[in-house]
Amino acid sequence: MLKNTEFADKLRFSGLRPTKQRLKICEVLFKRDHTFHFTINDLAKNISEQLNEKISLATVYNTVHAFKKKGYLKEISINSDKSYFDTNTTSHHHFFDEDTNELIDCDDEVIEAPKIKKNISGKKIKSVEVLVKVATDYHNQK
Amino acid sequence: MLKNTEFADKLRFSGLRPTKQRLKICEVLFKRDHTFHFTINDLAKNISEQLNEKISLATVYNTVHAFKKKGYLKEISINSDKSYFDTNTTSHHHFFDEDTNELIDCDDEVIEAPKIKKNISGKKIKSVEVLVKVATDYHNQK
DNA sequence: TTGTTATTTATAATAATTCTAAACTTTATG
DNA sequence: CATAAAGTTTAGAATTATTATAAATAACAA
Repeated sequence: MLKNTEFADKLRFSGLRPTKQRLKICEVLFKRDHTFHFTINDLAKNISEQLNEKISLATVYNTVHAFKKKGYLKEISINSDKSYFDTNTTSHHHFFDEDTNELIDCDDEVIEAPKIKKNISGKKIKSVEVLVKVATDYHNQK
Repeated sequence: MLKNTEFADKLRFSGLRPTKQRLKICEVLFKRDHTFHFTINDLAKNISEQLNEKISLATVYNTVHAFKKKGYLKEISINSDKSYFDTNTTSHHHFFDEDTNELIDCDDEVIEAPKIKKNISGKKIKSVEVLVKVATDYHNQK
C-alpha cells in the first residue's frame, strides 16, 4: 500500500506531474486491497463519494488514459458500450458472469495459460488473455 | 452456401419473419467463403455497395441484434469504441494485430483451448475465448 | 521570481447506439 | 382472398460515452 508521497514520486518518475487531481485518483484506485474493475463513471462516482470532491470528467478521462499508457491500468475487453479498466495489470484472465455483469479475475492457477502453437509471422505477442463467460444454467446465452 | 429460400426457411424457423431487408442482410453476411468481421457501419456500407440498396441503419442494428440473439452472429470483445460482430459462431479464438487493427480467427489447432481448473460455483460455462494481441516488435504496447 | 510547459476545466463536438411512433409487411384466420 | 393482428421498417430524435477545444491554472526549471 503506497503513501501519497510515494504516489507523487512514482508519477514524477513516469514523467507525469503529481497534481492534486492525479494524487486523488491514485488514492481511490490504488489504496485498496483488491483489484478494482471500473468504468470512468464508476471512478468519478467513487471520487466524489469517497473524497467528497469533484474532479472534472475530462480530467478523469485524461488521467485514466495517461495511467493506462504508463502501464498502471489495463483496459479490459468485454462486449459493452463502455470501457472497463482494471487495476490488476499483471497478465491474468477473467470470468464474466452474464447474470450479474460481474467480472472476476483469475490467474494461471485457475485458468491454465493457453498454448499458442503458431504466431502471425513478423509479429510479437503482446498479451494472451482468456475470457470465460458463465451464467446460471437456465439463463439464455446472450 | 445457402440459397435465398433457405435463408427464408431458416429465419421463419427461428421465429423471424423473412423480410426483404433481412434476406438482403443474409446475402451480404452469409454468402461468402470466409468469416466476416464487421461493425454495423461496415455492414451498412457493404449493403449499399454490393446490393446497391439502402436499408435503414435502424434496421441494420435491429437485424444484427436479432441474428446475434438467435446465434447466427457472435459479438467480439476487443477494446474499441465500436462493436464488432463475427459470422463465425463456432467456439474459436482471435489474434488481434495492434498495428493494423486486424482480427484473425483461429481454432484450437493454433491456440490450444485453455484448461479451466475451477469454475464459479452454480454457474455454467457459456464460452471460453482467447484473445492474443500482437504487434511488430518496435511498436509500443497500447 | 519568471517564463515555459503541462494540466485542468467547462463546454462543445462527435460518434455509436437506442428510442419512438407512424407507415408498411407478413402472416394467420375466417 | 379479405381482413385484422402482430411484427418490421423507417427517419429522425434522443441518449450516452468519449474526444476535442481553448482559456485558466498549476508545476517546474532556471
